[in-house]
Amino acid sequence: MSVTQSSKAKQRSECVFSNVLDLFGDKWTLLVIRDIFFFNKHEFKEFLASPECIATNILSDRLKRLLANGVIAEQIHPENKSRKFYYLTEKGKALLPMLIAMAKWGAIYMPDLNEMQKLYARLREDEKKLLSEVMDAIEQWEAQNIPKSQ
Amino acid sequence: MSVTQSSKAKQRSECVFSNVLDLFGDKWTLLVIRDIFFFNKHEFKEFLASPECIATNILSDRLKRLLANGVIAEQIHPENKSRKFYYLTEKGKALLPMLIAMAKWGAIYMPDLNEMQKLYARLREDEKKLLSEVMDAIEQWEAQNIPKSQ
DNA sequence: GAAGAGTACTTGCAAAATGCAAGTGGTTGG
DNA sequence: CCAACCACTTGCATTTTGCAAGTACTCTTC
Repeated sequence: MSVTQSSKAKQRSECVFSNVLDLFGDKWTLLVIRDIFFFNKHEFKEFLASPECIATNILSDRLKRLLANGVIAEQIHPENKSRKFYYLTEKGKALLPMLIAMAKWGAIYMPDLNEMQKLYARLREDEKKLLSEVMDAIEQWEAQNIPKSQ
Repeated sequence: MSVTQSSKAKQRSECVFSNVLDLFGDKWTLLVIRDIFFFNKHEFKEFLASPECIATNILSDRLKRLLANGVIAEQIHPENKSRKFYYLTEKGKALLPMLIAMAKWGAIYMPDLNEMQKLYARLREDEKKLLSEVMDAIEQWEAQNIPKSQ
């Protein structure tokens, strides 16, 4: 039990923003969510391979928190018991608009557009289409990997 | 010079999300932004009075970072040189959709709806109207308090 | 014009979170 | 059975936070 802050340990106030930040207000949590949404990553080692180089203990902690809060779910890899899949629950999938809003702001106001040009272009071109394409990709992965997607 | 992370000190990667999180990925920064948008707060002591009880050193640091990154601007209080106004720049005002997305998610998935019911109601009722009302309030404050709003 | 209150901070120190390197225990392929 | 892989855990140094106290400046009141 090393989850930095358990499910609803201490909330700083009853404000939505403060509560959302209690869950996602750090430099790593949303990067994991990004990896699932936009890079179709689902395993521990895949998250580790992201360019930000998250440490294994931090990743482990964040996955636990997200699991404990029902944002993601896990499943043993069907082909290998020592591997796991992590995937978004409905609660987690509902975060996409937030990520899109972040990306839109960043695309305009952050100086460095080198990476992710494709995302920006798709964002500018047709946001709703991007949104549905990302969700389609997620659901397609689920159909192939999660036995009974409830 | 105690700003935790200067303007573009070290970026973890060239990903938008990672860059946005380098700026806003903590438990306090967006609460200051929330206070300006939704509670019409503009002074140090007003931010301190929020229910989350931010410490003075943290607040001071966050204001510096936001200033350094052009998200907010400051101005000496016209009636008292020892007071300051902090207000959103265009860059800062553009954060509203992100906050709205956070609030929408929280309104649905966070268990504690006690506070901020009004915001949720307005969000459900007519999001665009809420958005423009918040922006109107901000601009009205500026018209009254910022001499030449450029 | 000195005293007191208010404002926006800074400082110092303890506690917590993070970053890094190394290790652990189970699983699988050969 | 052994080496490689995988998802972690552990230990420890560094960084960030939280808290209490202090400081410098301004304005108000006598």
